[in-house]
Amino acid sequence: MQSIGLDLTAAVVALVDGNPAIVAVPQSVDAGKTDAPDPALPSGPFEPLKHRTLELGLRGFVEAQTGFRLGYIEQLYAFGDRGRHATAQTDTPHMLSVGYVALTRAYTDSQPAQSVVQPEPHDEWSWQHWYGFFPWEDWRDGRPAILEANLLPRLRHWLAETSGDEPPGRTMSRQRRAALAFGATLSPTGPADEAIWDEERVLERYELLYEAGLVGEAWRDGRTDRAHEDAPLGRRMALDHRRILATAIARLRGKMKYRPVVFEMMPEAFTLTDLQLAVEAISGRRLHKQNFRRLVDRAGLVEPTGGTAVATGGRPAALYRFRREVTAERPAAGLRLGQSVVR
Amino acid sequence: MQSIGLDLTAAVVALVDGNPAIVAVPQSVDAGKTDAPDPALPSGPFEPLKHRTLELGLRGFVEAQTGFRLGYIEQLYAFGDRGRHATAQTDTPHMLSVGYVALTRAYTDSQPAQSVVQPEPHDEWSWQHWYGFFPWEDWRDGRPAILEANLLPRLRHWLAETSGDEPPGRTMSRQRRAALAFGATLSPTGPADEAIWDEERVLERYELLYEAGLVGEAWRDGRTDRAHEDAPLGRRMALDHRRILATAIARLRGKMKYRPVVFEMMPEAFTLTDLQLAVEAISGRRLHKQNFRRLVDRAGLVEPTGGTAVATGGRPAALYRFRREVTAERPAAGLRLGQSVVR
DNA sequence: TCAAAAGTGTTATCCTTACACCCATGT
DNA sequence: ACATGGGTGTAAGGATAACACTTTTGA
Repeated sequence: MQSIGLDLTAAVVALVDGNPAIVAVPQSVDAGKTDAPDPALPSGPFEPLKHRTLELGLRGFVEAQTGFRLGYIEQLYAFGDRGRHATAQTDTPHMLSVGYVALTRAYTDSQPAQSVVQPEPHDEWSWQHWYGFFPWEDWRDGRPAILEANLLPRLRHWLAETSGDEPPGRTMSRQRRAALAFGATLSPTGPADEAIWDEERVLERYELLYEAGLVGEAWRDGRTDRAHEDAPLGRRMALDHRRILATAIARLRGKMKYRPVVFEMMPEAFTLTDLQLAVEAISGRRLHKQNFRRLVDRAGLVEPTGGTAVATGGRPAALYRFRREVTAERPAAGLRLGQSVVR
Repeated sequence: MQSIGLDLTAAVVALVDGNPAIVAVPQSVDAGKTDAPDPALPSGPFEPLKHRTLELGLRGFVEAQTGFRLGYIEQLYAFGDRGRHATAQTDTPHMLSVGYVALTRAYTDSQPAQSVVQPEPHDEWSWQHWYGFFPWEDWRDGRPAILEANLLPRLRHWLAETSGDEPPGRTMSRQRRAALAFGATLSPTGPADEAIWDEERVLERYELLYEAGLVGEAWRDGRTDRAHEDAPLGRRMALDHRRILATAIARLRGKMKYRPVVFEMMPEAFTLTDLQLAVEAISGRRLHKQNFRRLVDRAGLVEPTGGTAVATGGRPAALYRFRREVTAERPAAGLRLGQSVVR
């Protein structure tokens, strides 16, 4: 039996100044490259003799590398494609990585430090807004300009150029997959391919861009020619970490709708607007204020603390806290964002 | 860096005579035990030099061991708890397993063989109804008798006996977890803990029974005393395979509601009653005929073939086929089993 | 007094839920 | 004719979606 190495990797997510952000560390040294180091997620090799479980191993790495003692953790996926993980030049020994998403609270200027376990600066780490890595995923200010101006034209060009030499074993054509993922007409001829932008298809979109050679990782991994090297889409990350982050975003956006996970990132007390901004930040969409509030209170997710927030230019808002009981009460307590809620 | 072994394991699911069944093979030989061999899922060690991806490795194992050439495959989880995978006596080298669920069609007496890829009897394998491993999960004939007669009393007994010595690091008490998982009052004192049976919590239920030492794997793994050895709940499986199967059932029951996965197990043409029986078999619940039909056609999941089925004692039913287009049309095309559909 | 943000109210429409009833076939 | 399972219709209630409007603060 062959033995393999296994990396445990975590996307540690918090809200920093109203934006979702992840903990980034400098790329692990063993890569030994001369290029500027790509930001990496906290990770490390699983050692069965040292770590009792995968999760405990992961918690250990994150605490050692950043000082964070994690709370909510969820396994995402075991990634094993050789070509994607190993770089072309180094024949790395580890071929497999198990990705996790962790949710936490972050200390920011607008949030009091109380009840936030702020890690000691044990090692170098920093918050990085996740939309820096996925600019096309942030629809809070409307459809991102990058789509029409840059991403979609290049994607269309690639589809047209490579139509015909599809890799086998796929159920759908590239054309169709792309139209579905980006909610846009992508065939030069095709008319009514019109679909909607599904904010949960983060991974599908990233994988297509990787296939098309439009993200930095593609040519770094030696997958495609360097034609697009001068204009990569979004910031690059080490190894397959951007793929893990894409999976984390997709999972969070979906899970939020049927489990009350947002509250893992909220302070003890918050206003309904804070909560809405948090949900908007994660889902990347703007929501409808009135209907959002109705949704939240009908779901019984929060209860008033009695206090009010200091006003930030208008009428002071009532403070609420998460009702922990809902987890037991309802089978599916989350923020079902229907048509009425999404603007 | 330490190296580890990795097992790829698949729960290959089909409908056999109206019941969900999995492909079972004899337990892999290397266990070398004298006991009667437990049924196992097809699996094998991942070898990075031989297999290009995890999924391709898995497909290889399944085809070699059973002859099945798989279609739909989905990764479930990477299981790594040491104590659970390794048995007490053998210090097995593989500590990690990645579980998958695969859906396929089965040839049965009532289904014509056409369009069913029936594997050659390449090696020994057999269909095993999954409710043999999880008798408490089949609610099609009402609440299973085993719950009140056997399972719940023993679970209550265990909760009462061990209350106080909870393992740390849990968010919820055992009491609460059990009440939530089994939808029943479990505290001897407690009153209104009454919840509903959530058919998706298959894994939570199995894990609790494992903790309580009520399933055969628990004492085989040396986890609990052999007090309950004479009366295990459900059939035992090799290694952690029953846990993987529990995960597969849970995932299927959930996924069915927002993606049209049932059709992977249906023949080309089927009646609406066939479809309903299939959904009932997977979800383990009886459904409401009229509303189920309305649900299916409003969702646009099927279209009539024009043909009719041979009558089985009543009016002949119209035949339908799956409308593959829905995958592209709707973001969430599945059988949202609301209150009206579940009886 | 005015801008800014919080918070409340209302209405049409569609979907959910729970019924009852009719239809086509084999024996 | 009648049992058996297939198939249709409809009405009440609740959730969804899209409005407009009032209230409370700071500057």
